[in-house]
Amino acid sequence: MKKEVINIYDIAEMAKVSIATVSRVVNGSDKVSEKTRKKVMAVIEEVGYTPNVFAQGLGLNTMHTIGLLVPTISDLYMSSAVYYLEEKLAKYGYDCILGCSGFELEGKQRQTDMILSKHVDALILVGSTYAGNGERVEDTDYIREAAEQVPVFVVNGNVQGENVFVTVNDDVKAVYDVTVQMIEHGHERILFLTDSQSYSAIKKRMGYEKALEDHRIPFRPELEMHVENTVHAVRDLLQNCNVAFDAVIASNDEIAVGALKYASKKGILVPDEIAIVGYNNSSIGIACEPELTSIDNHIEQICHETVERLIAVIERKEKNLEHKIVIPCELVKRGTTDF
Amino acid sequence: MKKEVINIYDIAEMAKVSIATVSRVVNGSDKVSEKTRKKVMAVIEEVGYTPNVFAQGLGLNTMHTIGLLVPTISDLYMSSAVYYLEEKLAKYGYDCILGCSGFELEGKQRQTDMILSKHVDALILVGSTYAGNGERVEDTDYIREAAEQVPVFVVNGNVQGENVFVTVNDDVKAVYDVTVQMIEHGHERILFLTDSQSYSAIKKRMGYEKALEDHRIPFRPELEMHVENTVHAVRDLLQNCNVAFDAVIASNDEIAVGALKYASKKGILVPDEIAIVGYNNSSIGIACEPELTSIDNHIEQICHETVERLIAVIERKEKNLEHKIVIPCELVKRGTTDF
DNA sequence: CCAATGTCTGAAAGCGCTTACATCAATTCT
DNA sequence: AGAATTGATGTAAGCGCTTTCAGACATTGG
Repeated sequence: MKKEVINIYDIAEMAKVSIATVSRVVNGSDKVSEKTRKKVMAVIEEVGYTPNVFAQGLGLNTMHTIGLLVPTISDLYMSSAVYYLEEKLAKYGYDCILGCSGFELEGKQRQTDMILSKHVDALILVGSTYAGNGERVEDTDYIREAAEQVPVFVVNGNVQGENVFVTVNDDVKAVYDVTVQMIEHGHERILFLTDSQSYSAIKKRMGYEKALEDHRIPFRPELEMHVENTVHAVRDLLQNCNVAFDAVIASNDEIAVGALKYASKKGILVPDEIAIVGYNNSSIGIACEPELTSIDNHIEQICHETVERLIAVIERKEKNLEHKIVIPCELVKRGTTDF
Repeated sequence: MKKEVINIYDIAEMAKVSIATVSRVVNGSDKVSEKTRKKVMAVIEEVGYTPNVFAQGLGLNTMHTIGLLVPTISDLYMSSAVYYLEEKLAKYGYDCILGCSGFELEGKQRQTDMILSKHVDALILVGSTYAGNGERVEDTDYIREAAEQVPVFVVNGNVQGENVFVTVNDDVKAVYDVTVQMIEHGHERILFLTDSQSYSAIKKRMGYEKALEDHRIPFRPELEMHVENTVHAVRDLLQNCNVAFDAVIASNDEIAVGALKYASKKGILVPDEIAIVGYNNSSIGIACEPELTSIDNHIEQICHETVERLIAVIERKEKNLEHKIVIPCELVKRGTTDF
């Protein structure tokens, strides 16, 4: 609770220069002679001066801070995304203001405003924008509005607009490929489980349906199920729903484990009788037995790409970079598949 | 990228009052007549004015923001702590600046400085301060230094100091109790697995050793193992180390699942031949088979307590509140124990 | 040797807000 | 009724920094 804050005037006085010069030194302006720069720096180091961010902000209208908006941070996918984003931003000297918005539009808008009011240099939105192909369509205007103030970077979401840049997985292809593999290994009744109408989920479904179509497997609507995102909910649902299937593709690993639990409870052999593939390759897939085959979405790479582009935009003012980048997924084979 | 920012002067002009009055209205000062308040509010609503946080900050030296410092956010315990803290702080209108410091002292100090330079209203540190009982002792001076500037709230860490407030679990008791239960159910060779010398880990060990002592079970050093914090590492270690045991207490669920994997690979029956208890009651405990008995540390309650105290200190300026609060744990019985 | 050019540095005007202090009108008290 | 009190509002001085502009000085060319 000390008060004796040391400011730019103190430094100026001690270094026998004007505050303008101190400011120039601090900001690395090139119009300072090496001699005075050294002198000022010495004083700064000695007394441990840090410029007041508010005063800086008042002038520059920025604080070297990035807004990070996620629907929740309590699931494995989101928490690792935040982990990697934070880590990579920190390397460039940026702090994160974190906001958990929930999955509803209203919360997202509110949190976006809150974060924008903090004058962040950019906004990163992770996931959860709903797709628009006849199903639930989410209003993304608030994102474009935000983009009028700062560049917006979207991870695995479906938004277009000036000043908004997205990085997404190639979910269609990932699921297409694995579905094809299942079909080629003789699976015909492939259960497809998703927990939401998120952009990713819809892309996954497209891959699934396309693969069936390309292999002339009739599409059965009862095999495309919408489930709650917990292990037990999935297990119980499958137990009560009475559909026959010989393979499962899940939109995340929790759901896949739910299917696995169902199988083991019913005494169904995995992968011999049922093959199961999860998504995200998260740590939960290691806990079960057999261990889960899962599609790795390379979240670290996505975060890396996102941050690199962010830096390119806000520091190097690069114009004309791709508005959308696609990162491939990779099937990590473990014990729940026989291929 | 608009420029036309609207400020307090615009509002004052439109409402035909002085900027002081606008400021008073915005800050809810009581020295404004109801009539002018209404008038000013109307204008503010109409044009959607938000005060510039930097200018506010310059005057008040605060930005309604809390610094949240965690060693990592990529494990289940930390991410749920951050989740709950963020949620509860948001309810009071506070934003979070997130920093992941890593487990090393240097990173913690650096991140602490970075966050403090943002003039947060308070700092919350989660876990990871090392205990000081002959083992590794972590320097916590940087925390006390930080506490000279803002109140510091520590979750499950071991720090004392003026202006620092800690909320911890009763880990000693939790492990003591479960160890006693194991002993009473005939287990004698209880393996105790920890991943670190964290404050919590050391408290857990104390509970374990005390229970043995109270029941005159000889303490065997080979049963107290230090392991890497991944499922496979634990499984492999147990496979190679050749100690006999009939129960396991792990300092988190990942480790416990590792032990479970070991057992199932060896064909050892759980819980009949080996009882296993994890810690944190995290979602991974649901994925395995049988499902994991785990000690729930009531992380949400801890976060709640922490935020309540934080608000009490920074808003109500409450003095003389307890510097340390202890939250009890609870054993959640599932399939890996026979009691 | 003087003008022209270039290099550094300092003075001062904000940036948008809070707040102590001054002011003025409306009450209340004696 | 006049003095004293209270309440509502305005005035203006910062808060600590950036940055424009102009001035001081050194360097160069004719």
